[in-house]
Amino acid sequence: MTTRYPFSEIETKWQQYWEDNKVYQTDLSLSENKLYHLNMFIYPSGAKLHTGHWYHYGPSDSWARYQKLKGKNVFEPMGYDAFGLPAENYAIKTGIHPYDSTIANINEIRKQLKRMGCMYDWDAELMTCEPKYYKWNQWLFLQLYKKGLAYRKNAPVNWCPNDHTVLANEQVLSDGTCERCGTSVIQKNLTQWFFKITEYAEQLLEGLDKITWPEKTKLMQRNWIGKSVGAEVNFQINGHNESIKIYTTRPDTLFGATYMVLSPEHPLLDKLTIQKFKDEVQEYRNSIKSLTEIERTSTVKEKTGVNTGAFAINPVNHKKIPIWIADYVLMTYGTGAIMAVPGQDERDWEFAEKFNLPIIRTVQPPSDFEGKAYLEDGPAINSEFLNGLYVEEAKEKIIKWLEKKAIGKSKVNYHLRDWLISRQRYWGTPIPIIYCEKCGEILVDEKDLPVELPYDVHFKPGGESPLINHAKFMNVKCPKCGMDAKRDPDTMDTFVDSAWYYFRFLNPHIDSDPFDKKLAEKWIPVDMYVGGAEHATMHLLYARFIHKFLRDIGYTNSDEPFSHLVHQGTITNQGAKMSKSKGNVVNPDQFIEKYGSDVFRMYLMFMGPYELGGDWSDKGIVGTDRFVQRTYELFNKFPDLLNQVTPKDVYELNQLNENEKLIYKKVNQTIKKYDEEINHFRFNTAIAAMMELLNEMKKLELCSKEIQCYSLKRFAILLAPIAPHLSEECFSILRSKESIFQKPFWFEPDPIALVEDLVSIAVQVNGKLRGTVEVPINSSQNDVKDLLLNDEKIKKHLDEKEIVKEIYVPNKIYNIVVK
RNA sequence: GCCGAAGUGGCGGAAUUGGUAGACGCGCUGGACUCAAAAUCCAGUGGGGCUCACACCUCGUGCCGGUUCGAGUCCGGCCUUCGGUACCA
Repeated sequence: MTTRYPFSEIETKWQQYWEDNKVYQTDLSLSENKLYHLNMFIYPSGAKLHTGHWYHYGPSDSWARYQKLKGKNVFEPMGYDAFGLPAENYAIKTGIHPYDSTIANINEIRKQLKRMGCMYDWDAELMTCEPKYYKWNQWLFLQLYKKGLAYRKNAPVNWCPNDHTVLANEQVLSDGTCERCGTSVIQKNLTQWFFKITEYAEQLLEGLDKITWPEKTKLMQRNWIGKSVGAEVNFQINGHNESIKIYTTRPDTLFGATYMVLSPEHPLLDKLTIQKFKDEVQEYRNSIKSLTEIERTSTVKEKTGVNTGAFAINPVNHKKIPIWIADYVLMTYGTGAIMAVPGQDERDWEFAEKFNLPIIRTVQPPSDFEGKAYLEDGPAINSEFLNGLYVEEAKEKIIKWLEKKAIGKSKVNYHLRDWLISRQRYWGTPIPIIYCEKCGEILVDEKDLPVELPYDVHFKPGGESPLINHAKFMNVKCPKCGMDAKRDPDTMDTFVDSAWYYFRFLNPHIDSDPFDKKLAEKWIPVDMYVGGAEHATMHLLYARFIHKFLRDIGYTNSDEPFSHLVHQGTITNQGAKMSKSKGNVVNPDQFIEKYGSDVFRMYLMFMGPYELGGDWSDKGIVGTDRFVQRTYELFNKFPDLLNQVTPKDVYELNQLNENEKLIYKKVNQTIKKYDEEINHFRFNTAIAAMMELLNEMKKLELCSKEIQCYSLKRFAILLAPIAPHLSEECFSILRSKESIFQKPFWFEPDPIALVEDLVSIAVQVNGKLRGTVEVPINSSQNDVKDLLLNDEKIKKHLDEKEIVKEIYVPNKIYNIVVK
């Protein structure tokens, strides 16, 4: 018998061949057929590659290889998202410098990646912790600053007491914990750097219509941006010259506004609170302070609030309405003040009920309506000139009225907040700002970039950025006046690094620009981007924002960074997400050693739909191993064929014997099926089709050499994307002189072979299957009927019954309805 | 609470626009090979009934109902699981 497939030797051999011959080096000057295939790069957080990484990168590479075979000039780079907290926390614990541990990890990961056998262009490798990379983060910061899109402000921010740093809103989970470490986040007032992503809110929303992304992801971004259309209305305060501006999406309900609520942080509060209410107001404000944002905004919490004693004037009917404060009104959205319309708003209804405030309905609910606040459409009531109008018409009319009287105007709001980018940590990009007592906040000059991150710092548990205590780094001369000044001790969020890295891959060594603009013109946008769904509202939103900004300053001609996006599913272990801290990480190395990289890759692809992921189990891996063994055996039975025969591209079916015909058809059917499946990332069904073909190949010994060669050539090519090493070996067993990927090619199926001449038609009586009949394809109804009436099994169900109706779907089904 | 996705054999999972449910693989059962085992190969494998057997009957895609000649697929109402979100006026 043949020996087992010596995967270790063969995989090493081909990896060496690919590297020696630079098979996967992309010629970026040829952009005609370009396909930029990008995977979200690796975050080398201390752990090595685990099964989840494999699940992401392996199948994704198979898709890229398939595209290469189909004639695309594929660029598939890989790099390292090398800055970040884990390396620094590791340093605090062990004393090993983040730079050293990160480089060591990267070296290990690179080895593992090479063993996977992906077609990465290693000349394009990059890591974000190198000065030649992060220099351009600083450059980006300067450009944003110059356009007024990077600014510093004092604001309540999310602070993680464990990581000792602030977090962007997106990095706080819905249960109020830190996205990275799971600690409960608290609120602090701090002065921090922000990027003005809100400036692009509308464009970020509109751009979603132009890209082919999972609908789910686009919906998450839409919700995160959270556009709402409404109006701002000014309410005069009784007895003051001041007025309060409120925001509402329901200006049509103005006549139902029976009180007003301000955020406890509202700036006018001190001024308008009536003396005898002041103590209570102050007490309430103090009680709010100790609450976290999460506690304050919990929907299960009962409404609280206090009266200010002041009154506002409802501008439509000049009624005096009381002004309250309540923590459910947030200073950070809209104007920090609302008109309360309990008749049409559940929260306001709840509040009004609790504090005995008046309720007026201004939309007529249907007669059978039993709820409290009515939010649906209906005719306006109790609203004078709006009465009878439905919501949309009423809105239009009242806004016109408000604008004419200069009391209000239509207004659009977004939930999206500006991106908080400063971090009180060491292992990141230094912020290129100098503070001078005389000149204030000064930008580092572009020619002085990069502001290098010093190596010799001390890591102490307990918090402050190590940079603060690094005198040599901190103390500089002001670039403007030359006086003593200090650097900004903070570093940037690592999402800044990943917001533009796809540009840099095109030439990671360029020194004159952040990236090669000429190449970017041809190669950007990324054609296919593959990565985890957890980045839906963070990385994927930031990258789109930075892309649009780069476009606006003339650095790219495209609107969106990633035209197609696919999310691989998550591989869990016993239901839990794999993580080093949980200790449930499945190490792929043991499987590579036992079965080889092709088997492991194929198994991951065969497990189920790529977008779904699933719980890890190695139970089925022997199945793909058997497939690989049998394939290797098969090719070894027919060595040297390419030297012996030259098969034709197409064969006439009637010149083939029965076995040849069956094989020929199956080969071509498989090409078609496989092509469709893999093109849509349906690797599991593509592999199933290959397995079916392999089963059929048993008949190969009964075929001519030409058909043998014809079939095996095609089999090897189909194998190439999903088991690249095995495929190369199989092709060389046939005595091919070159690597498949050196001169990529693909076979189109012979359309004649795809047509079946006989079809089996399901015969139903009253919708129940009672038999099948074999007929030539496209048989007429009468022919089929003649046949089935001669079928004993079927006839039995028709005896002594009256046929009421017959349905015939050609080549599929014949249903007879009887009484 | 709201938004989104998904529930199919012992297991992972297949099923164009409604048209033969369970492809492919794992596991299991039986057989071949072997001194024996492993590996490999061949055959069978949704549940229940009936039969010596072939056949046949019947029930089956989370639950209840509907549309249809025909529903895993469409519609209405639930249940469960998983993601996202959290009083955004």
